[in-house]
Amino acid sequence: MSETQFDQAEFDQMEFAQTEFAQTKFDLADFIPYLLNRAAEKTSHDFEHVYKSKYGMLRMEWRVLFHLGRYGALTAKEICQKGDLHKTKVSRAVAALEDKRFLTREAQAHDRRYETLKLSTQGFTVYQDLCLQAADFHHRIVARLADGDEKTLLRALRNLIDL
Amino acid sequence: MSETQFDQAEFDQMEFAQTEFAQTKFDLADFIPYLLNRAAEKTSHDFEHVYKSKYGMLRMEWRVLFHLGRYGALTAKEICQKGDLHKTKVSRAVAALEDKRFLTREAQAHDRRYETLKLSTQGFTVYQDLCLQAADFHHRIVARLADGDEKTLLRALRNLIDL
DNA sequence: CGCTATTAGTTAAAAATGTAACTATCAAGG
DNA sequence: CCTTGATAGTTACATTTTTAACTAATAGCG
Repeated sequence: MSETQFDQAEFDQMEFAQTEFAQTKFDLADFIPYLLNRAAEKTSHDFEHVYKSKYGMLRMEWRVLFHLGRYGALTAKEICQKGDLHKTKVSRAVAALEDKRFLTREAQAHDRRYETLKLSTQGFTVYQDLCLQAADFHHRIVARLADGDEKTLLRALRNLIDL
Repeated sequence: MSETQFDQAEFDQMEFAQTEFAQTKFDLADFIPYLLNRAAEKTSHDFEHVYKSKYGMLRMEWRVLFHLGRYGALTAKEICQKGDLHKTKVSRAVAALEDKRFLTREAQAHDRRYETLKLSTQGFTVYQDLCLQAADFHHRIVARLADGDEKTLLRALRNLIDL
C-alpha cells in the first residue's frame, strides 16, 4: 500500500467545486498551458542541436549566453530577474560557460558579493553565430504560421509572460 | 582543464555561417522558442498547484489522466502518440495513477503486450474536478489576452505542434 | 566596533527526466 | 515447433532540475 493512495472512504469525502460536469463547455485539447508546453517542447528540442552539437552547450547555458550577448555585462542576479530563472540554474550555467572560456567574472569593487559577468571574445563570437542561426530558425517557424499571425503570437506570449 | 573547453587555436578554426553580424535584423528577446518556453513555464507552474496540492499528482500524471478522461480507454502507446511523450514518462505516470487507484489496466486478449488503460470511478471524478478548474484557469488566461487573440494563439500553437 | 539580519552566489541532497538495456509477447519464415 | 526479429511496456543508470542548506560579504544599529 502506498502513501499516496486514497481509499474509498477518504475519497468519497472529497469535495468538488461542482457536482455537475461541464465537459461540453471546454475541451482540454485546447487548454492553453498544454498547447504552450507542446509547442515549447517541440521548438526547443528542434533548436537544441544547434548549440549542443557545435558547442556542447545546454539550454540554460544558451539562455545565459544570449542574455549576456543581448544586454551586455550583467550580474547573475540580473540574469535571474530578466529571464525568470532560479539562481542555482544560472550559477551552474555560468560555471559551465566560464569553463568553456565563453565568459569572465569579476567581483565588483563596491560590493564583492556581486560578480560582473561578461562574454569573452570567444563567447561573443559564439553568441553571434548562434544568433544568426536563431534568426534563421525563427524565420522557418514564422513561415509555418498563417499570414500575419506572428505579431499576434508575440503579443499574446508577452502578455502571458508579464505577470 | 575541462573536456568541454576550447582553446584559442581550436576556436579560431571554427567556421561560422556568416562573417558579418546581423544582430540588427533580429532580437533574441523575440525568439519564439524562448517566449514559448517562458509562457509555458509560467502558466504550467501557476496551474500546477491545482493537481499537486489536492491530489499529489505530477504534471505527467495530469497529462495522462486528462488524455484518458478526454479520449476514453487507451493503451500507453496511444497516449505516447497523442501527446508526443516518451514511453518511460507514460509508464511511470500510469504506475503512479494506478497506485492512487485512479486507473485500471487490463491486458488485451488478442495481444497481451497491450494494456487497456481506463479511468476508475475515482479517477474520472478527479478528472471532472480538474477539468472544471482547468476551464476556469483557461478563462483567466484568455481574459489577459487582447480581444480576439485567443483564436489566433490557438491556431499558431497548433501549427507549431503539428510537424 | 560587534551583534544580528540580509543578500549574492555555491554546494549538497532529493526528485524528476532522459537514455539505454531489459522482459515478455507476438509474428514470420523455415 | 523453432529460430530470428520486432514491439509494448518496465527497469536501471546517468544526467538534469529542484529544494534546501550553506558560505561569504554587506548593512544597520546599538
